[in-house]
Amino acid sequence: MSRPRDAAATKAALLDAATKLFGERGFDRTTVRDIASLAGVNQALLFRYYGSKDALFATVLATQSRALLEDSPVEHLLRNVLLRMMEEKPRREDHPLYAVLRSSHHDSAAEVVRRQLGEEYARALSSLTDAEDAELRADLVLAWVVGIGVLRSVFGKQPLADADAATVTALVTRAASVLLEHTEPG
Amino acid sequence: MSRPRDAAATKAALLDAATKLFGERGFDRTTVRDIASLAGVNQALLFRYYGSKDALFATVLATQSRALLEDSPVEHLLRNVLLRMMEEKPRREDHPLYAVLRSSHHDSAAEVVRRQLGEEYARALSSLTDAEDAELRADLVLAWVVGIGVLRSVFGKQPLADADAATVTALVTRAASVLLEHTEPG
DNA sequence: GTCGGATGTAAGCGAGTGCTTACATGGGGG
DNA sequence: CCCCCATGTAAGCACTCGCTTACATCCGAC
Repeated sequence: MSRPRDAAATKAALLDAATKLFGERGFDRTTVRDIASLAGVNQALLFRYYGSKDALFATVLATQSRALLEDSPVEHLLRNVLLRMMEEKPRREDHPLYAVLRSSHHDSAAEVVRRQLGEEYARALSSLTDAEDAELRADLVLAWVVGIGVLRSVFGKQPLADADAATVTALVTRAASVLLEHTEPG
Repeated sequence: MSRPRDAAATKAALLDAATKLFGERGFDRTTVRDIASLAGVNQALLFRYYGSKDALFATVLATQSRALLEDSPVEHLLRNVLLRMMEEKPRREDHPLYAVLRSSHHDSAAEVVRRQLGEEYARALSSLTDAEDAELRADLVLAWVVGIGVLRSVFGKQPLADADAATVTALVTRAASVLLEHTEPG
């Protein structure tokens, strides 16, 4: 029943491989030959099905940013994101966030998707406080999450890299609660 | 008195150009031809004076990491680093931190220098608390600084990118003080 | 069956990379 | 003065990159 000639499966295999490799290495250090090789298909098919390396990258980011937020209630967003990040082994570099971080080319659709991703997180976080500068506070909390991810994945910084997930989450949520506090409702 | 043939000046021009370009674009997206061109010298001289692109990059990082910490008293380190970071215009992408961040190749001397940089910051910060997990707390504060820099430079995230420096510094230092507190001495 | 389009493959093009090499040149020491 | 070596230059090598092209092969429609 296996169909060796299956365009949909080929497209999906390419997307999976690209997701993994872009996440691990970033855009520049991932080659189309690597992607095709990991997917087990000829690299010309990448161009048949996605047009260009840029377009494939944009597809990866769009797919991930769409799926990233939809499974966490807002109140526990910070806690859940931190736990997920800390529970993965350090320097496991295929977290969606890292794909975005590692790819610092400023043109193309990637920039847009990157910003949208930030906007989504920040909007969710900013709903947690009624302070006047709620959005700025949300940005700061988002920055903390990003920074923790960077220190763990790019730097492999100890002791953070191998720290206990619950400990880190507790420390961060406690400090962040200073920013994300609700005053008494009117 | 101008000496057109001046090896020291040529070396310095190459180092300056490399510092600027690595900081703006990261390692991979900076070519030796770009560096030599900006320095106004023949690109073969880069290899005569530094041996390789990798070695030049390591020299840039070593020079910067040595100069980065030496002008801030420990108590105001967090505040000063934040202020400096926020007072620069957003997306000014030649901050030393960004050079390090943008260059995610894992071998070579760069990795070592990167870690040393983190260690220095974290050691300074960890002296600010006598909690048992002082180093972990320092890592988290360092992560926050890094994350803020990333959101401002890589993402250009609003409102953080154009936020008031004093406001951000106040918010962050207040929240971070939860982590960097001194209990009463013995 | 067979024909045609969908799917897969092999080869390579042109541009750009880090780095090397063979050569010009100029200025200070003998 | 003149020679020698530090300094600078031009050309190109070997390689990888994204992408294209010309061609094989399979499968469903008729």
